[in-house]
Amino acid sequence: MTDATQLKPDAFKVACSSCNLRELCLPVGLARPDLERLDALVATRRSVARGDMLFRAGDAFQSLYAVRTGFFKTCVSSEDGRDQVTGFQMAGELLGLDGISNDRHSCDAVALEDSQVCIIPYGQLESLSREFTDLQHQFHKIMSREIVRDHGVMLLLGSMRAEERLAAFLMNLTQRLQARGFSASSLILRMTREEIGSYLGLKLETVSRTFSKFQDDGLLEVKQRHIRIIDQDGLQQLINGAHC
Amino acid sequence: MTDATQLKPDAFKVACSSCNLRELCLPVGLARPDLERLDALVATRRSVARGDMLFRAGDAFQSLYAVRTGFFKTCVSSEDGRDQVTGFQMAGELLGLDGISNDRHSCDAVALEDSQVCIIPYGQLESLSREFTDLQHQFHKIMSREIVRDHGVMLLLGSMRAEERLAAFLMNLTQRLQARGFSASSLILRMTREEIGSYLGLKLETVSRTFSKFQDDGLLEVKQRHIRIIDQDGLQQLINGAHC
DNA sequence: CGGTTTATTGACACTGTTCAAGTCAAGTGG
DNA sequence: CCACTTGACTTGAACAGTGTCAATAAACCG
Repeated sequence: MTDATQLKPDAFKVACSSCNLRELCLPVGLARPDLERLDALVATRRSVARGDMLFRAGDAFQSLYAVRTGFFKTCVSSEDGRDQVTGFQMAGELLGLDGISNDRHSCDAVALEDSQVCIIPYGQLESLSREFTDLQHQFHKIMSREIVRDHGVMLLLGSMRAEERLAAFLMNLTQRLQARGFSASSLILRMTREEIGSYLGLKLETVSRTFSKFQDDGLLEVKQRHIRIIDQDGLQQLINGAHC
Repeated sequence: MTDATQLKPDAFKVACSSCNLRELCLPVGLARPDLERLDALVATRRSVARGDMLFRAGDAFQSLYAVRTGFFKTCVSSEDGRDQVTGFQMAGELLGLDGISNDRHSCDAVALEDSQVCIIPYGQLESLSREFTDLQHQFHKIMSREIVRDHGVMLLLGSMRAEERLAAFLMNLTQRLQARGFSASSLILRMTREEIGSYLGLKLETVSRTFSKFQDDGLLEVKQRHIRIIDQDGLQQLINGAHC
């Protein structure tokens, strides 16, 4: 099993302190001196081509990764080959937190388009967060936020119907895209129907049918992976108990 | 909204260093000096009567809690009143990690039997983990483990059928009970069929029926909340793709 | 005890899955 | 440039698994 961390790290350096994602990423809220120390830590980027894996379940854990550009999915699989997409990650979001528990990654991270990540060596992050309270606290918040997010997905998987799931998924995506300066009403899906279905606990046919239904109901315009949201309130109502 | 943390903390002190749960709880793997500093941090216990809440969504976050005796559930709920049990916690397990992200708890923690928890003031835990590498690392592992656990639940909710879910649930419970010195084959459920159902994304009737089916198939003996596992391998096979 | 909660079971409805066929978009190679 | 291939998507019809509703039984608690 190859250690993905070592593969072709890009030579050039990057600085958190001048990164346009710093308000969405690990450095949120850090003051100047902390930020400059972080620059030293997050020294290299790595490119991951569409379809390639950043890491896979079983790989030794050494680093966290911050998505700089592109789009990822993470998936876990059980022994009998079932697998489940556990999340989609976009710019500014962290990958690899699962690896801390066992010193091995427990899921695969796959690039859904050509992407770049910043490599955050975990040991160094621990050291630095012993020095800087704010960094420590921020890191803990990010882990906690991931737990809270996961609980939200459990709620979705455990108690929502297909339409509600897809509506919640779309609202979540657009909200995150909007925070990154993209349109609130128009988006291009980076993942297939099957990947959406896996994330939402549905079959790809059900995802496809539900997209079609949303289109018929005048909520969306769907052209393959191009989605235009026509009735945002309508979608929101779907999530909030407008059952039937 | 009351701050649950302040309610009736028990007067007597406890010491992690002499706690019989220390190999399952936050102190795992800590050396003597660290352990003694932890004693100072985890100064008080609190009793929570069956049915009472340790904290609820929206409460200010100040402390983590380690279950000392008893049994808890955590649940999140959406605006429209749907709710989802996100986990069951037994002795040695930590509660409250969700609160770090926002300085507010995002779920309710309810005692399913009369319980005691150790109060771990979060600010002090952060301070101490800046001093002690091992404590810091252990804490990160616990958070990461929670993330990995949540991913496992997503897999269950997203891709397993009722029987598989219940089998997986029972195997997980017995494994954790066994690690605490209880029988591997006989257990008493602390939660209702409805709570199990909420956790597993099933209705209580389906849980009940599935228990009955397991009994008919000779896998279990079920008498209300008393479960005796007759065919552990059979249950395991159910989880690992013995579909149909 | 007696009322309340919890659990079991049956009949039936419904949501989502399965299987299969067909469409669409984007290559690929002759 | 067109025929062909391939992967992703859509749609229909039959079906299976759960959910819903309701009636009953058993256990629990004050």
